[in-house]
Amino acid sequence: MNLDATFAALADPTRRAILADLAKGAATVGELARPFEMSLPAVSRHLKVLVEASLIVNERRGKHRHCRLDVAALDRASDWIANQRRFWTGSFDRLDTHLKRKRSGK
Amino acid sequence: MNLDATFAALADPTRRAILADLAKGAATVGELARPFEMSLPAVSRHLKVLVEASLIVNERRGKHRHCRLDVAALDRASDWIANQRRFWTGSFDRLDTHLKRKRSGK
DNA sequence: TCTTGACTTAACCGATAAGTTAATTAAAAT
DNA sequence: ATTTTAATTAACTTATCGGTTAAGTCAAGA
Repeated sequence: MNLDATFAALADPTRRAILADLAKGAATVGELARPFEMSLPAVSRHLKVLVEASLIVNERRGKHRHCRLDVAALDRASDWIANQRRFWTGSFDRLDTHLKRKRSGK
Repeated sequence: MNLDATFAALADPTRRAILADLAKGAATVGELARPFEMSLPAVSRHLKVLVEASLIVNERRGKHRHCRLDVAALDRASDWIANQRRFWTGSFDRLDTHLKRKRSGK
């Protein structure tokens, strides 16, 4: 829902790895947890963070729980960056004129 | 340098606002701090986080310190997202076939 | 040289994060 | 009905985060 949660979720390498695995086709919590050298509860909580950031959805299918990616949140993060990116280059010029103005004492 | 620090830096709304202000032309620490309802040391530390994430550089110019944006780190973050994005849509199909295979008992 | 201005660093505090093991839930299989 | 499997929730520990105020640095100006 909000960028804070999305970027915070992406800040953890385990969670980014989980997203990458999920994109490659892993599906259940157990499958996602296997590659990692940490307890299942730990992975489960990482998944919860990803769910709360709306980066994935997690639904029960019988005994297992299947996760799938949700692009919307990632797109919002991407949009913020792209939008910033548009202005960043221009800001150098502005910094430059800002400094010139200061130096000329105006 | 690394994505962890970059995404973590972007996860805080104050820091994203600082970056936006910086893109609009603000330059010194004092100028950047003014809009915020928090102490100067607090802003100073946010700036330090941004510096350590290589999102900005902060250099002394006489009595003041001038900040400027550095696009490289933002680009790396953007690249990671773009790269993920490419695979995410395809993963739905894989989830689908994964489920089909499970259902058919193979 | 002494002071002022612009920050940064230090010391501290409460809240949040990320991991652990143990207990619990819930569906499947026996 | 009981057990097994799959995963979450609880309880706890340790570390990091984000803010505060107070003290320190360091260049510029009087």
